[in-house]
Amino acid sequence: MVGSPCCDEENSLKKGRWTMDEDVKLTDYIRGNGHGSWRALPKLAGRNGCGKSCRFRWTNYLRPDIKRGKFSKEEERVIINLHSVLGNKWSKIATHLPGRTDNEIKNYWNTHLRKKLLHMGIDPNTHKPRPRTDLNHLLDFSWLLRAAIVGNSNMMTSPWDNAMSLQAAAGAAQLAKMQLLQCLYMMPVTSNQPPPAFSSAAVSPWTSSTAIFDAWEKLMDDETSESYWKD
DNA sequence: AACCTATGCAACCGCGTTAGA
DNA sequence: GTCTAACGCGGTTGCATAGGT
Repeated sequence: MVGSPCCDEENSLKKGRWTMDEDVKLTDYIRGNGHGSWRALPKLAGRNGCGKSCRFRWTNYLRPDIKRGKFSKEEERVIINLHSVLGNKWSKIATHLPGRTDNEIKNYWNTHLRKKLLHMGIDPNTHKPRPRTDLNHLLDFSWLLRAAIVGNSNMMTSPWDNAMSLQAAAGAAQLAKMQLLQCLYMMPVTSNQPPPAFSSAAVSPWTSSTAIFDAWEKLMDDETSESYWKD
């Protein structure tokens, strides 16, 4: 199948960010006339650009029912849950989140949620615990070990040593919690019991990346959590 | 203050699907 | 049934900006 030729034949194709003026023109036109044919729309709406671009701008930013702003915890949970069931079907996922567009969800997933799951030790593609092949946890442990040694020794004389041992204790507790969560998470996954069937409407209880996400959110629901993600 | 790097988000591109001639 | 134009989706790119050096 040949890809859409769209309006590439036009050398004067307008690309790049939309200006306020162009947004107003496009919005006014669609409100007054409907979009009709997207291909014909650019000239009619006053932007000498691609119909695809107009459609994209309208469906993702100008539509009146678009909800802008930060995703709520509940929305995050829904996205993770649906992603574990549907995969990268962003438009399908978007139908469960009124006011959110597939593009917005996709971007949010790639920039925030993926990282969160990786930090939790969950593979964002399979939603299963991933084997830790990276060395970060070893670095974590070596740092904690060193700090713990300092903390337990009688040589802890400086305020720095004291602060470090306190941080180490907090870090060790956090790591222990993570490991506990991962163990709990892995138990049903690694058992011989087959996962129960589930309908697409009712999200599976076996999509437990959301369960661990919930537990994680509870644990990390303090001011340190925000900085933790930004390493 | 200037430069570099990382991050987030808006936008584009290519391909599959659909509808209609 | 076939062909083609148009639409819609998902992956990717590129720009703006914040933060770090």
